[in-house]
Amino acid sequence: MRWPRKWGSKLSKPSRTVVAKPTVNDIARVAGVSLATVDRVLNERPGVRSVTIRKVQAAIDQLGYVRDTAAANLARQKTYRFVFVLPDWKGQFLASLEQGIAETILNAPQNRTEVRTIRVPNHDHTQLAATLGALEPSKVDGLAIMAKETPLIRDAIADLRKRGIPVVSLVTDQPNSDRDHFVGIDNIAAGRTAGRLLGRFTGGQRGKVVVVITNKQSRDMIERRHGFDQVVGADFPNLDPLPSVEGQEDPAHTEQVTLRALRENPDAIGIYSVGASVQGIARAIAAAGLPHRPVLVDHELTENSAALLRAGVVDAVITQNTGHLARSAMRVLRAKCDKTPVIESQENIRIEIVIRENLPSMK
Amino acid sequence: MRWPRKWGSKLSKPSRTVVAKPTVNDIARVAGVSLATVDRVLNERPGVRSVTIRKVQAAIDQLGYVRDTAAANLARQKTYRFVFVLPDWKGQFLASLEQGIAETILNAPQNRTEVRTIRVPNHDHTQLAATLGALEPSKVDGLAIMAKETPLIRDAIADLRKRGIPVVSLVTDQPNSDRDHFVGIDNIAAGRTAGRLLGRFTGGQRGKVVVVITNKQSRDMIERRHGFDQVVGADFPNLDPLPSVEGQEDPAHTEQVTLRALRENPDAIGIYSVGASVQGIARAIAAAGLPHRPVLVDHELTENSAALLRAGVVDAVITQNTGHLARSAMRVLRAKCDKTPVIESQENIRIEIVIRENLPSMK
DNA sequence: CTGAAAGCGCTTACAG
DNA sequence: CTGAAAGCGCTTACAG
Repeated sequence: MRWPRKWGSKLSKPSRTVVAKPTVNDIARVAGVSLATVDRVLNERPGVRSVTIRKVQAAIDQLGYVRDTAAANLARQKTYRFVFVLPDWKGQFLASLEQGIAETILNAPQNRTEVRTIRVPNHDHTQLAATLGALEPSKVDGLAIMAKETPLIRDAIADLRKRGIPVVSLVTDQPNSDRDHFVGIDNIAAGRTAGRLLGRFTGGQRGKVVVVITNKQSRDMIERRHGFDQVVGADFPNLDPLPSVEGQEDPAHTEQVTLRALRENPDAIGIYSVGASVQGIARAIAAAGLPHRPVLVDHELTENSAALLRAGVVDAVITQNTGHLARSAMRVLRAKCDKTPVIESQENIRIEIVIRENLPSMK
Repeated sequence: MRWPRKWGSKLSKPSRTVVAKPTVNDIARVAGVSLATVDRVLNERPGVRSVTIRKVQAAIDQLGYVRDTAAANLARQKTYRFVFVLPDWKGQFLASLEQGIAETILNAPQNRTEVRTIRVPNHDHTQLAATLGALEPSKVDGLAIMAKETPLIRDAIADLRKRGIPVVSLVTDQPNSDRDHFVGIDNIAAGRTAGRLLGRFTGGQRGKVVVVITNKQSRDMIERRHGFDQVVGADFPNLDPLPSVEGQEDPAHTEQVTLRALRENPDAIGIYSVGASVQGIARAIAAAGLPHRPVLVDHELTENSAALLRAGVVDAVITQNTGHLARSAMRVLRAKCDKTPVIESQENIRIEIVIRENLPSMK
């Protein structure tokens, strides 16, 4: 039985000297320099003559060297110190995200990553900007931020990047900032998915659809509603989606506005919860005493939405895996720190559809 | 800003001496032995007096030591050599799985894992058993196998395990063998998911459902069909699922049997493809000239099924991520080699639902 | 601008 | 049954 060479056909060019697995020592030997110099070139450290750099580069290319990150980190005794800034909402989605972050650390200590999670009131741009401003490059190696898009935050992110701290936006994007990466789903596509499911599940009936949203400013919310309207407008003329009512991250308030909407539209056949408290909506449905159970499509799988799926109150949940979000954010930040390429296909967060039958057994 | 101690409240007991991050050197010092002895105890190597073992164990517990696997692997110069045995079908699912395996290796060379994939005719139990029998413990560190469940294979797996090679079953389980782990989805739940979607998508109409299966012996197929019948039987009395017709892993044959089924049941309102060639089914639908387009639910997202989703021929695809399957199999095998615990929550392969709107942008 | 040596946390022969 | 020393692939002060 023959084992594949690590550096097989895909990587080797005809002229390449193939060593089983070239190391820094091989480079040093071939280039005729010391280990320290190889290291300087490898890590783009200053103070090397360009002739020397070229010699080392040539050796690297010739040997097809690939750095052993694990060994590098071991030697460097480097621990990546990341800060995650999240809204201070009390919902289960954020709790799950925070847990995902904690578990990532616990499960993979060999990644030498430490994380500090900061919850900041999302409406308070000033405090948020101040929090970001206080991050020191000497103490922080990367930032993941989930926040509304505002000029203040945009500038704070630009400032951080200028100070050399990589930044990824999380869950909701900051496309106009120069964040390094967005870790999250395509929210327009998520809204389209919700639209299609609600359209199919209502089975061609004619009727109104109540739309409950957290707030009308958050980019992810806007994008989802937009995608939803695209699909319903194009393919389900029988459905009449109403203007969004705002639940404001508060179950009681969500219940209240949903109940009012249902009372005003007792013939509603569907409810689209764009990101609101599904508990509040469920209570409103119970209180409204509708003639028929409306089809309910929600976002973000939590204990609450899972229980309501099982109970048959919620029909489908569009969700993103919080563990994946956490791990992806850390992988991307580590890659940025190491100036290593991000493997896009691996960082593509999926839009998941959950119904009662494919509920994960454990969270 | 204070950074969390790696060994914080969750892990430390009151009596524990907390070192920032204890290493083998700390253990050696506390236990009053040499590094070599610590290593022996850590790796359960023979030739240590039980008193010594106890001393070392005490130090380990006291310090709350967690082994640095990366450093261990570096020192060990260990590469894990795994064999993946797959059926020799030509379908895209297996191609994608094979690609997922290859990409896992390319993307994470620091895992020091090498994989050899062997395609074996699935119907030929003897050849399969011979292939497994030829695996030498000195050259193979783990096996992942996707194959029909037969006594011959069961025995071959037991034999491998006896020779010290960890085995995981992949995609379709071998529950009666003593494989270490099953990497794949719950196929009964996958079938239930298909049943629910087909039921909802047909919107309460009365009619027959054509069921096309690869073969009636494969465990994953049997389980899916079973789950499907459970849900349809319980919640969709309007639907009448027909006995399965077998496509035999062959598009042309699948087309033929599906076409026959559709001709015999021109009033069929749905088709459930349990694992058959969706291309063949699509061609049969086109050829049948049905009065209404049937709802079509399929398994395994491939280029073909994605194209048919986009074209509106397929309504939903139930799938499992081949990259996850590959990575999970390798993580589990590595854990078994290292006698390290498997993190169950991370290895739980999700049953994914894909419709046109949440199709991944790239495969 | 460059190099020799020590060390990261762990394992492996080799002695004893 | 136990230990001293070298080494895995890389980085880091410290000299020069």
